[in-house]
Amino acid sequence: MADVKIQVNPLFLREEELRQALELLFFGYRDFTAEPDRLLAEKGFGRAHHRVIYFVGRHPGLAVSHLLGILKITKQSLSRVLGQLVEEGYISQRPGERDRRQRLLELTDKGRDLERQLTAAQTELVARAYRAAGAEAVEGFRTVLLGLINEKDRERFLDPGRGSFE
Amino acid sequence: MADVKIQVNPLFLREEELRQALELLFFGYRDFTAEPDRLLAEKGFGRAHHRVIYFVGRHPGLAVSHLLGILKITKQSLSRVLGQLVEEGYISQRPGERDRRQRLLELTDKGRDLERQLTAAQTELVARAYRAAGAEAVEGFRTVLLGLINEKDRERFLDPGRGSFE
DNA sequence: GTAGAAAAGTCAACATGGCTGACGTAAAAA
DNA sequence: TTTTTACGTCAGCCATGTTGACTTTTCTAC
Repeated sequence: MADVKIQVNPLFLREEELRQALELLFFGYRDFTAEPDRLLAEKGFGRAHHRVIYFVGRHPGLAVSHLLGILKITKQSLSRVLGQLVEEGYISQRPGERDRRQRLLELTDKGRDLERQLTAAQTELVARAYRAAGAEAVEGFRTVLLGLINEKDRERFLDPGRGSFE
Repeated sequence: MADVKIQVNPLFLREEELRQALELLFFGYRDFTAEPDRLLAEKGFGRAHHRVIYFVGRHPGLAVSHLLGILKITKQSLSRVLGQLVEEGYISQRPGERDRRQRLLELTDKGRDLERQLTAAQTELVARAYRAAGAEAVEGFRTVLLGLINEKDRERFLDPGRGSFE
């Protein structure tokens, strides 16, 4: 009976709370990508290049099909961006040993440089937010975000042992 | 002295932890927008239309310049999208009372319908993640995301009383 | 009351980065 | 040997961002 008071208009609160989450994600993501976007624009690149550079840096020797799986875009879309990065010497390709049809991707020194710049801009922002929020909040942040991710990709975070993308 | 042990390779852990955050944000945001994107595509709209519909729904009577401030895009970009939404009867315009130069924006019934569909898709995803994570994690999620947002916009979340965008 | 600033809109041109569809080549797998 | 797979390419379309220039209406300050 005493509980009833606490439940005053729970639908409104829930709705507000959830809408706030949508906005936090919108504004948060917008600002999260703002600084890399500026750095990339200087080099004539866009956000698509960033994603490629990031994941190739994170998984050296990544095959093209794996990268397509991560990004969930078409190979034609990827090829435009990847082609530029290879041409301009940010990414190198070599045939796979076990499967020579594959072109395994790696960052060159130049690519690694750019990757570090871009990642630094974002990690610094996140590090500030993490420090300000505290360890417990960080855990909560990770838990909730993980819950937004589709199950298949989620596994890679829960089981970081096998970092592969099929 | 005893602290030293705890600090074994703190740089590596920090780097990994921060990179994980970048990826959580990337995958989380990607999946967060996936369902609305599909709904919108059916109507020939895109994510830009979603943002306009969302913020007009959230702030009925919003002026165009305020919307531009929220979205941080040019008025030419907005005008294309907004023009379609007005033309197709999702959004209505009326002159401001105090300032008749303004065109205050509001959702029509049709617009409200679509807004509800889109928001429902996202709030359901977030609600699932919130339920699975628990109240404490939700607080942490909000705190960290808030920390990613630039100070000016952040105020609007901390002080929800005045929901205006100058 | 007039000058200037502000709110909104418009036209034009361009870039990025998604998409589909069709087709080609080399290598692996059946 | 046939079929499938990994990768690439050409061509064209669409959505959504940009800059720059210009107009109209209305408000504000002097």
